[in-house]
Amino acid sequence: MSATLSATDSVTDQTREQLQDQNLDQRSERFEQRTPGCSIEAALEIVRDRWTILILRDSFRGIRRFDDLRKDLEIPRAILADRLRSLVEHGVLVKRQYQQRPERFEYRLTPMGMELSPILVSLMQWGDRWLSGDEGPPRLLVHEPCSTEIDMSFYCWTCEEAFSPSQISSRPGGAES
Amino acid sequence: MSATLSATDSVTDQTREQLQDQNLDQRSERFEQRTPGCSIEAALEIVRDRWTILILRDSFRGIRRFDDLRKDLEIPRAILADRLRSLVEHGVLVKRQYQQRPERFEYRLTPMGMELSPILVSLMQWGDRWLSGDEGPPRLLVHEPCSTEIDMSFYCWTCEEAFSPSQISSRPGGAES
DNA sequence: CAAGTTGGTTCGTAATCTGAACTCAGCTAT
DNA sequence: ATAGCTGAGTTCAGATTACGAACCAACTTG
Repeated sequence: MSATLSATDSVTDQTREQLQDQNLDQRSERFEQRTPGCSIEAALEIVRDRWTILILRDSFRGIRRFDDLRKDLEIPRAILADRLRSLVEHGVLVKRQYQQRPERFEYRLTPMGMELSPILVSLMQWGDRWLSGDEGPPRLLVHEPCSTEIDMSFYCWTCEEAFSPSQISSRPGGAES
Repeated sequence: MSATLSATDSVTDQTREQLQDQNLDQRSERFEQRTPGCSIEAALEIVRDRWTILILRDSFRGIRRFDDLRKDLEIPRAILADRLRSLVEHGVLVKRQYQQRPERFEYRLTPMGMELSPILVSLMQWGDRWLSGDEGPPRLLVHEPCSTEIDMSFYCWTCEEAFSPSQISSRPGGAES
């Protein structure tokens, strides 16, 4: 209730299975052949633009219906419809009927969608740090059970220390479990 | 050398001071008045689109020159020029002359820019997990000194445990140190 | 002095976005 | 029963952006 980036219970196990299949299909249709081997590029194909990200932000906030999204974001209807379609096709959201007779639908995050949260959180924290005025960040995120503030800096479990982005390096990865 | 998301030494202390001022100016000019109180929206004003993010990815990889960026991304010149201008204006990159007579410039990440890395890393890890084929992620990121793989899941220092996005909640924040 | 490199700008066209109006199904109050 | 409302879209014309190709400028190299 008090949550802005809230719990948003996800999706049933039935739909979860459907999603797995769906994802596999799309991988072969849209990616496998033309992904240039960069996961950032692949992710950007789905997280397309500003509107898409704002829709996802609202989804995390618990806004689920077409008209609520439209009002909150002041997004043109056509674009909202298009982005929702795209997110559903990619398996990030599911379209669910929440009442029949007037048929009405809502859009919910799938597990795949829920896992986009680190992207939103790091966008928010960067904005907090570098763009918020002198009164500090507009909202802060906490671990619900204990109210500890979340920070997304890098931590190494081997060295047991936080480290800066300059200590990141990369290696090819191809075969794994 | 082996690094893709590499060390990329940032910027001198002189320029660092200039940047601080620069940022303050822009905050008052462009944001303070019209930021709708959401740091995600504010961040998206700078991290505008696909191209911007790909330019940043390449910057982390150590690609610094106009033509190298253009060749690597296959981005139209006009757009590259525009995005670089915008990133410099916002203080994410600095334009530095690396030789005079032919005047030549390079674009480097500022500290503000370096701190965008969690966004890129979480985009990459989401792509790795949900979009990479059966041979697994194309590349993986490690903590350079010890080669431990990086993962960006949430961890609570009070509860001493990792937790899922569903346990995130938010509180208003306004006055702080 | 011709060609090449780097870092752009300037076009005309193509694709996208946008806001306003329209649809359609069912509900609600008179 | 009919006028009006709600939710979830679609359609369409005009404004913005994106794109690719050509051009420019300042030097360097052959």
